[in-house]
Amino acid sequence: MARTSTSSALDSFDLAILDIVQRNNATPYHVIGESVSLSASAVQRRIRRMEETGIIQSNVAVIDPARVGQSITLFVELEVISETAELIDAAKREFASVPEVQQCYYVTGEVDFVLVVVVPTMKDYEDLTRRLFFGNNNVKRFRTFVAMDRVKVGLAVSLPK
Amino acid sequence: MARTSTSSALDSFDLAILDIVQRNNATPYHVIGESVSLSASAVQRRIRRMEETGIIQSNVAVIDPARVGQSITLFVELEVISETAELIDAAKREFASVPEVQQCYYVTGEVDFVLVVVVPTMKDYEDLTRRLFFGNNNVKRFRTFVAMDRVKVGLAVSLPK
DNA sequence: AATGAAATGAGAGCGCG
DNA sequence: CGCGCTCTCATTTCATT
Repeated sequence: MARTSTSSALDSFDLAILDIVQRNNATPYHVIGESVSLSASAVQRRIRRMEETGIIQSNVAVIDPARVGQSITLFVELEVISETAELIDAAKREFASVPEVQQCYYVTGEVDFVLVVVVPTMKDYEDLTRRLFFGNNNVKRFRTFVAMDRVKVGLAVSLPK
Repeated sequence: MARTSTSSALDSFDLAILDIVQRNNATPYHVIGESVSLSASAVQRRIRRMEETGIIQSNVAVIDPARVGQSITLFVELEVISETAELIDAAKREFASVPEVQQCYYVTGEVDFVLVVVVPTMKDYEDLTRRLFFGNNNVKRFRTFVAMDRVKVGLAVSLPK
């Protein structure tokens, strides 16, 4: 696919649009248009462009995990033994491929990875640790925190005005 | 509006639908219908019901923070001094109210809170720590990890079959 | 009671000025 | 970028199991 040569810089209209759709992407274009003082077509074009260029990564429904029996959220910090590029990439791919792993970040500091995991029961988490951590001989150590309260959960970003 | 007395239990159709919309909620109903062997009308009704009952919490666009100038993602673990209910609730409310705090979990274990923070620059983070942590005399200690790679980011839940 | 099929209406998608 | 058209898709209605 051809990548445009434009720097895909966002103007204040784009930011205003993002601010709306990151909270509710079912908002009709003409309503967004009123809000940002633009026509519905313009809004549509901008959104499409931002989807194509990857600024908007996806459009998803947010599900309440507790209501589908997936009530346990866990935080895992883990250290690896060897940090060669190949092993790190392998770890990234492995973690990313596991559905229970909702989020995975590669970080600097005392640990190497931070994961957010959601499972139905502790037994499932136990099984997961066995497969993912004990079964991986590049994992030095990991530490788990159990979420008692998901105080704030979202991917919304605070946008510059 | 009359609330049904049903416990709003999800059947396998609902779960199959959720599995699709939590990845892409722009999928046309008739396409979902083909996938789960249901008509578009049935799909539409089920989704509406799940939205009304809160199983689907929201419909959002996922934005790449790096592309909107919020290029730094950070993890913060923090311990509080006093864990009285009032102080914990106050902390929850404070963290949740900050736009830069994307996620906040109250957890068991060696720390009390885990935060995911997204900011434009380290200077902004510095300011945030000053306001939020140093300015809060119930914060005992906090530890920060800087994300070098957002390997996987999502809120999708692994659904039971 | 919930479903599928067909009719209606709103909104997205494009080409035009 | 805004205006208008066309057409897809969401929504409602209704007969059916």
